[in-house]
Amino acid sequence: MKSAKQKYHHGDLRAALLEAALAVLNELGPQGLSIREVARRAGVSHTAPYRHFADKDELILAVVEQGFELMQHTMTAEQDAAGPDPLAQFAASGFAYVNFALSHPAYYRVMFSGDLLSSKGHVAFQHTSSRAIREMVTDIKLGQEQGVLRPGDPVVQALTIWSTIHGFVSIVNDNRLSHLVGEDFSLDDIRVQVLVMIFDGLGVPERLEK
Amino acid sequence: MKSAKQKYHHGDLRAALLEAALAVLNELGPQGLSIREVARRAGVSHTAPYRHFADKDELILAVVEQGFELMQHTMTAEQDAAGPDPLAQFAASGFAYVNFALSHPAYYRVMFSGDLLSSKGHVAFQHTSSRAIREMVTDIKLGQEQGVLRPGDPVVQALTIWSTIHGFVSIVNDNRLSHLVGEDFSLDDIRVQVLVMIFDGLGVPERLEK
DNA sequence: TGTACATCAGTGAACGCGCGTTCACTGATGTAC
DNA sequence: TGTACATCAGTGAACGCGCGTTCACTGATGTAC
Repeated sequence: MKSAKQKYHHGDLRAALLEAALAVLNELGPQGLSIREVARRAGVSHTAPYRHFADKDELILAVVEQGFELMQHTMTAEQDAAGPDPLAQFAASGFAYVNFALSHPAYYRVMFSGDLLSSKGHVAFQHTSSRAIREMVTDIKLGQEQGVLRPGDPVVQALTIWSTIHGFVSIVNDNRLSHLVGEDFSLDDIRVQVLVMIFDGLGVPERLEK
Repeated sequence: MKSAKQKYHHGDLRAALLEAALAVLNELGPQGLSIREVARRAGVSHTAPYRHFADKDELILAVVEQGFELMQHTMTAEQDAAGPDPLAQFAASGFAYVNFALSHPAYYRVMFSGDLLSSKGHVAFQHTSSRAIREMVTDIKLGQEQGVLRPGDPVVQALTIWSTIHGFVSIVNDNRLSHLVGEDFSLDDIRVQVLVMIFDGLGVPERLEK
């Protein structure tokens, strides 16, 4: 943890604060994300963060930005590891999206809902997340151009796919799944089946087994 | 407003508080929902609500309960008004769901995410929302039994449909739609198209025009 | 290499804020006679 | 119908809390000579 990266007093407090923020989100949820709590976790005084972030909005925006970077990084990695088949790449990327969201529920929520931010911060938030989301939707459009999806308005198709995936992870993260399937379910099974359903519904050949 | 319902000092403060809570949610969002703010809107002192709710959790739970009642009421009404065709009823109910969510974004969010509640309150929340959600999913299962949906695991189908609808309204309510379709879109058009997409994907005959 | 100095990351006291909740109260209403 | 009383919905002062943010500071580090 306290590796060779230490350069000054603390070392790299900015990175440490973002790491602490992630821990806070995982343990306390979005409501628990405060400058004072993050500073506490990082082991510094509650005013230290102001050396690195002008205000709370800036801290949250940095968290969001880092979240999208991490998410896109893992999606790209999985996509590259999936081999040359465009459909397999598409599926791998989708799985990575779902896995990320299910692994970091509060992180995902802050990234996509932009709660917590003041109205001033919301402007910057729209900018940051807009770019990231459009990049992800590019994947879907790519799949459409390659002819793996049934014909139809590509925007509507992309929106439908994204809606289903986003809705699915939101339902799971809000503990709503048990209302539908009882307690003794396998999240892995359900996840695969829902993704297969999406692909089927869009007219993709039933090649997705994995 | 201040109709014949007035019975005592205020009349029906409990109902007035729930009404005020709805207004707060619409104007300030979930973060702005506090006992003090609700009391302010209702024109009473900030301790008056404690005559009707033991604590903040109870107030929120009452809001959630009222929200589900209102939602189910409108869904049932639209369903009944749709005539005898089961598919038309199914579609009408789905449209009502979407319309409710888009009309009351913060209301919908509190109902389905259960933010704001303490961990103690979450237990009661799961119970309240679980019943309501299962009733709504019954509609989907009904559609399946009537053979309007393609064969397949009904739970997975229900989950896919609900995921898509829930994801769609969440994306719209979080102002994420403009990232995909630009600013000059018709929400009505998009909404219809996405719902049609769901029905198409599930193998329902293309009878849905409305 | 050693010393003097400048820089600036992090400190800790202090501020005002809105919050949830308590508690003794008061005064409008319902009820018994 | 009129009066005395009990009830209890709503009041307002008070509490402790964690928060975001400011400000003068301090002391570890980097640098110039």
